[in-house]
Amino acid sequence: MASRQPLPATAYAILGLLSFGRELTGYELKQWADDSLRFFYTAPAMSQIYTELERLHDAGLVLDRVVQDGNRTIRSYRLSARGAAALRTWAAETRPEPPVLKHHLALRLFLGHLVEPERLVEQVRAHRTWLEHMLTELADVRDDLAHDDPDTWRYARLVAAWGRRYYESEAAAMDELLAELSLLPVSRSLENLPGS
Amino acid sequence: MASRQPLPATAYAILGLLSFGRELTGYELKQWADDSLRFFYTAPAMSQIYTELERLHDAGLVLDRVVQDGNRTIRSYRLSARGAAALRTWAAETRPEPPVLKHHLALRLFLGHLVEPERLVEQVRAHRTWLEHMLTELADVRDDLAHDDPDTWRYARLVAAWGRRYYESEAAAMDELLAELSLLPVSRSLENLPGS
DNA sequence: ATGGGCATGTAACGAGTTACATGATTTT
DNA sequence: AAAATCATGTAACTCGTTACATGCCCAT
Repeated sequence: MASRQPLPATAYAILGLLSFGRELTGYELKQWADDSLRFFYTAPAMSQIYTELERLHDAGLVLDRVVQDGNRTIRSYRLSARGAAALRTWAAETRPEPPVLKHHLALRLFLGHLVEPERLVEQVRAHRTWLEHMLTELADVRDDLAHDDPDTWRYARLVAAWGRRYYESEAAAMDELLAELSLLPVSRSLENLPGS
Repeated sequence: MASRQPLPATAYAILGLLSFGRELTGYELKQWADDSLRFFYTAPAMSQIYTELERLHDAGLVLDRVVQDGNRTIRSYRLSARGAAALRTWAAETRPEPPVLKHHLALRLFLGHLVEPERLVEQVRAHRTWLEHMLTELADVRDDLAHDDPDTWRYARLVAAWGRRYYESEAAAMDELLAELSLLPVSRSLENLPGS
């Protein structure tokens, strides 16, 4: 029990996963986060999930059930009534913050004058490959969602569709970038830095 | 002097800004970060810029110059030869990490069953408005870049072009999302949560 | 019997934030 | 005279990570 203070976004993400109605262990939550949140939100580390679950439990927003499975202890969590209320209030009444983007490749591009153009091209291509990888994994998710209850996973499917567009657009942007980079005249700015 | 250990990405971002050759104060770096990094990388807080500058100075990667301007002290920083070398090594030899995305709106969409559809639509629309705002600000940046030395800002212009596509694609995705949301049958899942 | 997956947790740490505190200079 | 901008910095804190530590269960 206690503290109505605003929780970290990750706490709401975990409550959100629990709002699908299943009773889950920390381990299972981590797996699910890796299969869903990962694509549009960072999947929290295992240890943070446990930390967050404890906090949520202390606040009375989740209920736990301790199962003595032979010799080891397994704790499963489910949403409490208060947790569901807090979650709904959060979802309805707080406005989503703007997305947080740390685009390391864009930073490299911004600082393109630091490397030979071929290096940059390599890095853009590597990023492109990564995007393709994400797209195939997303496709797997979409396949799974197609098999399951259409009502429950309605919004998950919308996010998956959004994600597909998102990553595809990024991949197309990388292709355009590669075209633009190939047109760039040889830079002389490498020599303008201190120490050369 | 000291420590060849890997610096946080933000330190390299600051070194990167200094690699454009100007001598800058912490305050000026913050302003510039807000006008550039902001669009593809989080602009660090003022206090962190000072922290990072001190770290970089201790490591001998930047040189400072203390100007006694009347009564107050102003510290300007410029890249040292070692800093330039460290920066170039980083840019050429370490591969950029995948982008970090925390898309709060996507999380809300994923948890769409928690709110009335109209709420969701409002939030998507608000996000769309924010994207438009970012686009107009980016357009201002592009105008500025068009006036300045084309050689120096070559890569900055590429990033700005990338950013424009990025935010435009997001805006288009929001429009598609709104269309899809309007087709969605009324959900009954609001009633399936604990406590209702 | 060994390796991988299931399962839980702690400790140390680091990046980055907000809030606080101060004061000069410039513009209105 | 007041407000905005320039300018620097500290303190407290929190989110979140990696590394560590443990041990069960199941398949090969």
